[in-house]
Amino acid sequence: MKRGERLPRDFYARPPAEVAQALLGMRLVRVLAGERLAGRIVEVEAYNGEDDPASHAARGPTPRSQIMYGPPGFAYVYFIYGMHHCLNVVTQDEGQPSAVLIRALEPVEGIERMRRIRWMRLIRGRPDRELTSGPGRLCQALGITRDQNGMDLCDGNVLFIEADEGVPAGEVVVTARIGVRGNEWARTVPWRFTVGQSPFLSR
DNA sequence: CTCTCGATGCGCT
DNA sequence: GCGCATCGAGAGA
Repeated sequence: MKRGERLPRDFYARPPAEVAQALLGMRLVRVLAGERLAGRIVEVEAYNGEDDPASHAARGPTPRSQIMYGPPGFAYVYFIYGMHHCLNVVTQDEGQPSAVLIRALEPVEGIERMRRIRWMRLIRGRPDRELTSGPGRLCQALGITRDQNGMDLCDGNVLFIEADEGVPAGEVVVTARIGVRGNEWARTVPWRFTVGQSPFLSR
């Protein structure tokens, strides 16, 4: 897998924690009105199957979680708190509902456009580190909404992930997931992976 | 910097 | 009707 090549479906056909860690350092690309908006993935979380109380698949298949039950390499975008979107990539084989939530990016391409999308209605003067440092923020910066739900990341020219320099294992920091409300296990399982030194992490 | 709180729409019981 | 894989404003230190 060379730099700039699109990640193949095989990449996603693994357990979500494994895919999550492997996604660090890869480049998420969104083509909006012909322009590439892209960032280096620096924070992700794994959500694994019906046994994970924090997963949207925890109570079996529903219209919303259906996409998680499908084949790997597809986008799962959901709407939350009445105003934000979150982007996931579906992992593992069909029938095994799991996904990786993209939580933060380091902006790389189309930064000026991201600033305009994020802050056209807000008071100016916010630092670039707030551009894509959070699941809702990055979706807004890249113009990702439910319109992108179900898109095939392995075949299409709107939303995809390219191979890039990975992250050395020594730079990866593993913690509990952020913002999950479930039981003790769900709140403490170490399924959040970050590039430790990055100033572009959430919270 | 830290903490608290309200916004706001929808998926699901 | 309840609760949510969040964000930004505002207050205080």
